[in-house]
Amino acid sequence: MNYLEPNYEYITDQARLDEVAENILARETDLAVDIEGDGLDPYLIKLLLVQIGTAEKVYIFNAKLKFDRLKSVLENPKIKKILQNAKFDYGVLKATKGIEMGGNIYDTMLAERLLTIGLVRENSLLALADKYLGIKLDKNWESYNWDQTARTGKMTKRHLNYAATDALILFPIREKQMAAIAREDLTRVADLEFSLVQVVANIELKGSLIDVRKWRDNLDQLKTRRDSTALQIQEELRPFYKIKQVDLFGNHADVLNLNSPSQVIGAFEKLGIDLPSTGEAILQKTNHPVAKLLLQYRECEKLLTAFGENLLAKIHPKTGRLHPDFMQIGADTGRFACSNPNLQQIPTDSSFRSCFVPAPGYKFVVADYSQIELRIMAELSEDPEFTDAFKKGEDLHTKTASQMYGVPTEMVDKKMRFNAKSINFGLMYGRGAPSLAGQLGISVEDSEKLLEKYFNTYKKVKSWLDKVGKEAVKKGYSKTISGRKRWYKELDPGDPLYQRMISHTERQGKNTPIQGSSADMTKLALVAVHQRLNKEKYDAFLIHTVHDEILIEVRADQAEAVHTLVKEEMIRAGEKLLHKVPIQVEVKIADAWEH
DNA sequence: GGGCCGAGCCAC
DNA sequence: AAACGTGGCTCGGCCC
Repeated sequence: MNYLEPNYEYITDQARLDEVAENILARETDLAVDIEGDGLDPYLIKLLLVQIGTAEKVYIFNAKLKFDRLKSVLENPKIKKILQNAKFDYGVLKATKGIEMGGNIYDTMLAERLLTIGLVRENSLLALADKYLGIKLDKNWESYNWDQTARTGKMTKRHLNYAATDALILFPIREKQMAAIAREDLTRVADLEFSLVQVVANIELKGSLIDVRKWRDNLDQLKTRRDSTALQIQEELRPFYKIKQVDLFGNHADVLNLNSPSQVIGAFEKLGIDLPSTGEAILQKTNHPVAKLLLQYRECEKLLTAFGENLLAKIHPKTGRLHPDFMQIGADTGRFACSNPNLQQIPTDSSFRSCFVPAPGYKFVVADYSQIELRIMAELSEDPEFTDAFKKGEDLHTKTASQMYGVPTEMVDKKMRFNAKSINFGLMYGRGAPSLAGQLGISVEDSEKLLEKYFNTYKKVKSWLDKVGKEAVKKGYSKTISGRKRWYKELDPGDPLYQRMISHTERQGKNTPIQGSSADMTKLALVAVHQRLNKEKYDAFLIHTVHDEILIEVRADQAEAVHTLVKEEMIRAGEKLLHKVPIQVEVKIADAWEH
């Protein structure tokens, strides 16, 4: 097959479209699907072409035609659709043509990500064509001038060729990927990711509503606080700066840029203080009013820049909502990542989160897994003490403290519990004694003693962590409960940083099965919840997920029913992965994003 | 004036 | 600053 000179038919005639659609529908064979448009935004794009390829021939449909017949082809769950980055095509087809590509999607991009996580991030069609077929695609998108094509409707042979090739090469790429997926035992997790595509696409399409006035009120308060703090700092420092800058209007210009670490170091030098860095930890220990003020300034400034007008600017002109980009396999552990804007890093402070609201007449159902990563660590390590605590529904941190300090649970005070909690969480990151000592404000020796006592109680936690850490280095990969893999690059023993890099891989090896299995679980739940909401025809939409949390916007009168449904499905998903430790899910009906 | 990188900091 | 896993955003500062 010559993929660069593909066999295609360009269809601009309605009768021919209907005829071809009927034929494909009758054959029920696998199809490659791709689209061309003049942009990337499903709500703004002008759809130009839809390519549907059988293994031998590509049909290119002009998007001006009526797609009713194609809709039944693309929505038929018996027909497998092969796409590169299916989320995009799904979103555009739904927004422009009302077509919801049913289940049975194969995504070459996600497949490639599963096969190479940790090694490379080359998932573009250009890279895949080169890797699997040795073909150099012409991906100079701009040179095709699709904008102009959209305006004039003039489709050149070069355009059609490009469009056909993109669809046709998906077949052989999938074939080679499938062999690797079977070889690496990734079938289960691949099926999960493929069934998740339409869920993620719908989350993005629906978007999140934000109360703009409330958001701005919050910003105004922060601005006031920031400005007065900045003024205080500048006044404190003024005596130490010889040159006072005054502008034409008589305003005193700032003597230093508070956002510049190097300038801040310089300012503290004038105060007779040498800072090793201007990070939070150092400033907290620095005994000078300017240090405290600077921390306060930083807090305001961070919130104002990262979560200020910039975020509001991303509200969509057509929908009036935020439509962030959810990267389905964003993190190497399998977790989602999110951007433009990243709604996974909105401050937990209710002054921010409460600005995310359901539309009038709707409610939120907010659900999250309780202590899921610790439960996973208990399950995987099979530690009897740890597992037992969850089975009995005990407060794990209090229990840990009681055992570490050798006192009955009633005698555990806040500090003891905090220390135990720090260890419980820290271990999942491969945390060591020096780091723990830093956080708890104790000596490294005392910190070592605490860890020793901890591991004396939870012996299997320690042996499991050590085991998976070492295995990551030895085998070159980690695995989650559902079989997801994360590979590690081979390290060079001659590298002066070799030991450090080994330690890093060990820590990743400890964390990845935990974090990755948690991602598996939330993804299973997302698929199950989405399918039930659809099947049972609720007026309800998944709109967000933050690692162990799920948000649904639901018509108010259905909130109770969806509350029950979500809890059921999240627990069911959890029980598919954990068998020795119970799952606990917190679900709430609310008028804003809160727990 | 754009690209890149590190510092710093928000989330889980 | 580094002692702890996974990300993204903004800034200063440097380069071309």
